Amino acid sequence: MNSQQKRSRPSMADVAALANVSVGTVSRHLTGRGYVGADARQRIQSAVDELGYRPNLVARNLRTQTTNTIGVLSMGPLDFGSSSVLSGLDDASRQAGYGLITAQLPHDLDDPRAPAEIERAAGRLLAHQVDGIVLASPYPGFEDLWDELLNTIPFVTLSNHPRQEVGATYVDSYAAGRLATEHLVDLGHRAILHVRGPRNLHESSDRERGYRDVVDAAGIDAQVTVPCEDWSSTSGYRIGRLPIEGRWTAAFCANDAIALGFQHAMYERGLSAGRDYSVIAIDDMPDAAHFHPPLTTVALDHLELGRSAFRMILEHLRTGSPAANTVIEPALVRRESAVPPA
Amino acid sequence: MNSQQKRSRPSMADVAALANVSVGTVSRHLTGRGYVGADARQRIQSAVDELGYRPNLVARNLRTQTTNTIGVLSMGPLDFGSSSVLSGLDDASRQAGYGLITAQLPHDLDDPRAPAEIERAAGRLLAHQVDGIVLASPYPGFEDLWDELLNTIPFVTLSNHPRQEVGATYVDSYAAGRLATEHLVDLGHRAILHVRGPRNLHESSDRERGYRDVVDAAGIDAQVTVPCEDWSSTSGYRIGRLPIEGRWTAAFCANDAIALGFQHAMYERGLSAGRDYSVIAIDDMPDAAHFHPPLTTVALDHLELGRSAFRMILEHLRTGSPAANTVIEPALVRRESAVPPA
DNA sequence: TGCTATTGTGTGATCGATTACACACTCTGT
DNA sequence: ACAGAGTGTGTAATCGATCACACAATAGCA
Repeated sequence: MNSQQKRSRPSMADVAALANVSVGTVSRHLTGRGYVGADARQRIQSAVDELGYRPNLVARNLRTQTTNTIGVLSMGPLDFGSSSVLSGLDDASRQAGYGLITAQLPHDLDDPRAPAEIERAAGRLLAHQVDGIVLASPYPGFEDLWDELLNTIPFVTLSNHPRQEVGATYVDSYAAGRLATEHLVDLGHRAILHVRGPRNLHESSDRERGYRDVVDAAGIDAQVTVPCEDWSSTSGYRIGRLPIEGRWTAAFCANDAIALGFQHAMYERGLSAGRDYSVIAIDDMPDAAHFHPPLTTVALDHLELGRSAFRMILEHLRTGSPAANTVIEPALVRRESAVPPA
Repeated sequence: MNSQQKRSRPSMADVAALANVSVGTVSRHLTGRGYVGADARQRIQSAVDELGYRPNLVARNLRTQTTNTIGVLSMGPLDFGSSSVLSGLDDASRQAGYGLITAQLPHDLDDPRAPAEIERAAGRLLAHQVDGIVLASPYPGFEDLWDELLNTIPFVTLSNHPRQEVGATYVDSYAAGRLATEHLVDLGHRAILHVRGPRNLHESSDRERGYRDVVDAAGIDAQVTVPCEDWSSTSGYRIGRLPIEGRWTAAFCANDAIALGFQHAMYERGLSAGRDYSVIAIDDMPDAAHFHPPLTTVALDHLELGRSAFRMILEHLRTGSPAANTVIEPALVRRESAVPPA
């Protein structure tokens, strides 16, 4: 009978008994809905303090049919971008009183089992009755999921190629590609290599498209490497080791990490960025300011991306209809790796 | 009455109605506990498929008094180490059928409101009825939390100064400090600077202790900088900009990022690592292999740390008593930043 | 003096699952 | 033919909250 004996956590019934009121009254006091007398308040509060009572959210969630929780799908292990997005989501959600339940997906882009895996992970989030889902990593093959989810619960993707006019927040990768390339052109470069990001990803192709448009407009021949395997510095290094045909004086790398690896490979060939050639990239991770040389890059505000995603979920929850897409603008950060050609 | 009308998700009652059995039978089929006839199984399964039924974990959790969920507290925004730990946790937990609910704490180490903040976050996890909690970032002042939690639910800290023989998993920072310093001594260095990590953190002081012990044994004077503000490259850069008294031929930096920033500052003074002086650090983040020069460092397996933490929680859950501490050994990774003195 | 509003409290249905229990039926083996 | 084991299924209590509803008591006001 006495739940104290079982050393389980005290329930509202225990508080009610101690304060000599009914559970209904305790609930009204705790939720702030309905009338509760001053003396009852008093007694309930001290009972709560004495027992160290904490409301059981599982029970509350069952009754209220809402969990104040949102689910996040990202690819793991987390790289700089994904973990920043997660931090932004956590920040915004915690302040709004929401919790985050996360699931990381293996990111073998080519693994045929991947779609099933993502489906399973999403299913688990749904089973947990999350109030909304954020797909934090753009993922080829998530499209099927999209339609099913869109009509079920608030859903936001960070893909920059949303299939509808709603439910996405992303940085303008095309603009970022343009920004980077334009900077090199402005510096006077006429032979610009693009070290391309992973294939199948809209982010990569948008960046490339930005590059191509600028380069075409300037009457320069486009030179694009084979796609990197992933966004890592090791991928950039591998590309740098490959024979590169044609001459070039500047390289636009798909992101900072790739640029780092690419520069490493170039050093092995005796070429120093910021002296023998120029490099520009995209991301502006914290370390980029201390690369050798400090990396000129296009900053993407991943934290804001996460916050924005949460805000959209919240708006959907409050208004009942999906929030309009939010596009985040990239910004050029001039440092020392991009200089005029020799 | 008909919950289909409300377009809410189908419940077990809907499945039972469609399959023409009672909810008890549906439950038995789904949980695999108890007898269910072959034809009933058949009908239930097709009802499940037809309705797209998913069990409501909130209801299940309330009834079973277990959520198959663990809470993770880390400091945000996530740096390389923390996000790797999180990935390790996610990996291990997802495979075991557990979910992760995360909360990131602001890491102003000196902010007096910090302990209250961590308390609130932990309280929220408790309210969510998580089955266990992992404190993924060592945090000065979490000690008070410790005692309360230890006796409440399975709790694992990643602190390398556990207060007990149980409930902690961590890398041996002292050994890492020794490993790094020994390598420099072995290379022939006799004047070694230690760029110290953030104060108040056991990890920092353990690394320093490892350094001091090795240096003392070799009859070398210890030279230690003021502590960095945090683990970032910018901190390392700031230290590097400070006037450094005394001569030294090699620097042991508290982690990779700090080393990167420190080298940046040294370049500004015309000094190149791997040529004019040596650098060694701790972490082995993926980019370190592509620093200029590739960084010699002591690898810490953060992913394994996360997995280990989850395993300990699981063991506690299964056996009913806390798992013994797990220590992870660091490993030297030789690259090009540490060379014999000129 | 009544009559309505406001305030305060208890009761019981409910959310969607799990599971103990009761009951029925089918086989065995004696 | 009957006891007992093994199957298969329905009923109802339960987990811990929220909240609609009923009902008192008090206050204000004609």
